[in-house]
Amino acid sequence: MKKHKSKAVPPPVRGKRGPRPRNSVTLKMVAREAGVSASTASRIINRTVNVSDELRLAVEAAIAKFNFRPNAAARGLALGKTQTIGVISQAIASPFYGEGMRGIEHRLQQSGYAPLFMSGNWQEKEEIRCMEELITRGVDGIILFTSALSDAALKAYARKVPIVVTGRLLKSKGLVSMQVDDRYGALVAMRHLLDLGHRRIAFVAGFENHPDANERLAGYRSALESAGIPYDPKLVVAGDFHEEGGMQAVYQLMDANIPFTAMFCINDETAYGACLALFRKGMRVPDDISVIGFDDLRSSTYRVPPLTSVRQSVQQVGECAAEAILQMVAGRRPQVSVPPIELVVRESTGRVAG
Amino acid sequence: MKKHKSKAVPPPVRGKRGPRPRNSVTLKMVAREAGVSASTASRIINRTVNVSDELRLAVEAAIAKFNFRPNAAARGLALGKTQTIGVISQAIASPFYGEGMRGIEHRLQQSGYAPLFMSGNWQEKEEIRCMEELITRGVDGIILFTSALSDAALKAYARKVPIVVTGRLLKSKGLVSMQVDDRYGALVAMRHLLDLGHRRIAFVAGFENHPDANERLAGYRSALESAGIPYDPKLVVAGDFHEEGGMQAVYQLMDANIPFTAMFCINDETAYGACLALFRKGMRVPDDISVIGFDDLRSSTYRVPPLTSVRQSVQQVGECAAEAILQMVAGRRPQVSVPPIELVVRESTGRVAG
DNA sequence: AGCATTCTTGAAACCGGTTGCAGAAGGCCG
DNA sequence: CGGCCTTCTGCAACCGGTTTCAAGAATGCT
Repeated sequence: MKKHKSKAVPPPVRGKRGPRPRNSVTLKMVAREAGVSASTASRIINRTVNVSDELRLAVEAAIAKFNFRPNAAARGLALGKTQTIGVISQAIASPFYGEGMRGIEHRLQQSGYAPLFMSGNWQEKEEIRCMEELITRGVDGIILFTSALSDAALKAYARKVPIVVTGRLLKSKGLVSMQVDDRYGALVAMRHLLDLGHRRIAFVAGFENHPDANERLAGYRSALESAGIPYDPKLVVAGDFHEEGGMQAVYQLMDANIPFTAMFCINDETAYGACLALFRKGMRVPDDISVIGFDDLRSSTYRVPPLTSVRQSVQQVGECAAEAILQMVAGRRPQVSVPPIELVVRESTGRVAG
Repeated sequence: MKKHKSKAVPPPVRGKRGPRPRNSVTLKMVAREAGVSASTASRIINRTVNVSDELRLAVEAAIAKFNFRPNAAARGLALGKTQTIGVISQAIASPFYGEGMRGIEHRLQQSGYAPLFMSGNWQEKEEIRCMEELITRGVDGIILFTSALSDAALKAYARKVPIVVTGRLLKSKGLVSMQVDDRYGALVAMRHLLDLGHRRIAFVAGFENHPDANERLAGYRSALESAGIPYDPKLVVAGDFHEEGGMQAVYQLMDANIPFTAMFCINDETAYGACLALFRKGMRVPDDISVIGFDDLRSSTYRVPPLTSVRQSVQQVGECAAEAILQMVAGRRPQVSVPPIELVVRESTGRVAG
């Protein structure tokens, strides 16, 4: 198996290229089958220019015959884009983020872009790893469905790739943010409880200094103020955005003998935990204590009793975020909109016990 | 800077290449900065061969200086692999699939492979679309976390890319399947209810002919048989694997005045729905009716009352699936293992009312 | 009919990496 | 001190598409 040799320009030596297992059908094969060049085939596939019907049909037949699908890596390399949107949420198994991802997936489906989901698990370091990974993979845009990164870090990344971030307000080149009106949502929740006659309303917050939590606390306070009820810091206890935090909050309040007739929980998961702890303490919801959540997760419909909640449609937030990033990668300035906030009254809230 | 010239082949015309916005730093730039060729830089990055410390340090410095990250598309094209595992589940927002994906994500994290999640929504057509998309994108392997595809279709795909599928038993080249022992799980659940003295036990099934559902039904029947209790088909009602189905099942049973003291639900979500419907009918769980689920979703811990369930650790199934696909892409034959089945007794089941 | 213009089409450059091959450099031995 | 072996390193082929450029064909116009 001897190869000849040339002086100035050695001719292409088509040696076997190592153990590279290629089996897929390539554009070139399709083109040969259809009797055209690869360029023409490419143009037909992408409708880049007009081509005679005859050739078009020949190529389409060849594509069908071989069941040809262009290699995404090659296309991505040539085009400099991957038709992929990176999506970083905090936990893939969480019902909250699940609904958001579902919204993103749904909106992206019809667009030819595919989502690439990763989870930051509320750790700044992990989130950075995700960002680097996504950028390496050449995603065309990134949605941060809530983020643990600093504003400055976000702005820096936004210079490399279009970014949409939810859960904060931040304006910068190549970056769009979407914030739901947490304060107003909290106001709506509180108004509902106040209308039912509650005066001693506990608030189960999130981690301290979490922006969402602060806004909702502000709404809590302003609602009390409007109703002429003095703010009692003893009624505000920290949580962790999860069931565990809701449970601890109830234990803490009851063990300290702080009286209350209703609880406003920072999110539905916290409310679930609160309900369970109340159950353990022998309190009935809503007869003894009313409980209201925030987010209106799908599962809240099926709690026993079904949970009253402030609805912000996480799924719709996801859809809006996807819509925005699509606008951005298309080079347009996106119209950001957020879904409306509404109160969903179910059976975990009732008139204060007379 | 004169280049040599050849006759037949016209010299490369380095024309401006249209409006292609490239901004990223390339291997070539790094190599030039470090004073080596691109090949050497590549070899250093991939540790393909030994290189003198001097050059290694120079290249590493250049990489750090430019914050260089190799372009994944180019690498994927050259290597013919993408370091990506496609994962198809049925619904990204479902707690069941969420836990599975979490397991997969967790196992893959430490391996250098990234998961690419897509959802089939229980539609064969959508699942095919996902498969095609994943293959186009050149994923190195695919995990089907349950699948609506036929065995034959699966085998066909397995010839193009390594596949791991959960929820069925199927052996073929390039394909590994993982099935949990549904029948045994059902047996465990039933034994628990029987031990508590229940004799009239309803079974809320899934869709008809769903393999999991059939296996669990078989377990249900065999448990009854061992206990010497005749099988009463009126106690078996169809569900849909969701809350809605659980609710309808309860209504159907009670409207038909079929007496029962316990319910075995095909999965936890169904059990949630059943609990709610029982609540609506004024029945208490577990005082009047005991309810047991299957899967032990995380949220079952926080139901009111906390749900007794058969645990198969969906997350661990995900981890095992990920482990298996990693073995396969590495060219090894995987050792498939599935997590053990165990009964988690909580508060939704109790002694039959005397 | 003759010339300008527009359409089609293919050859080859290019995207940014990896890698076979071979030449250069250094080490060891007789 | 020359020959043979290793070890490093660079050139250029390649992965599979897209796109520029230019040539050839077809059409339009006077």
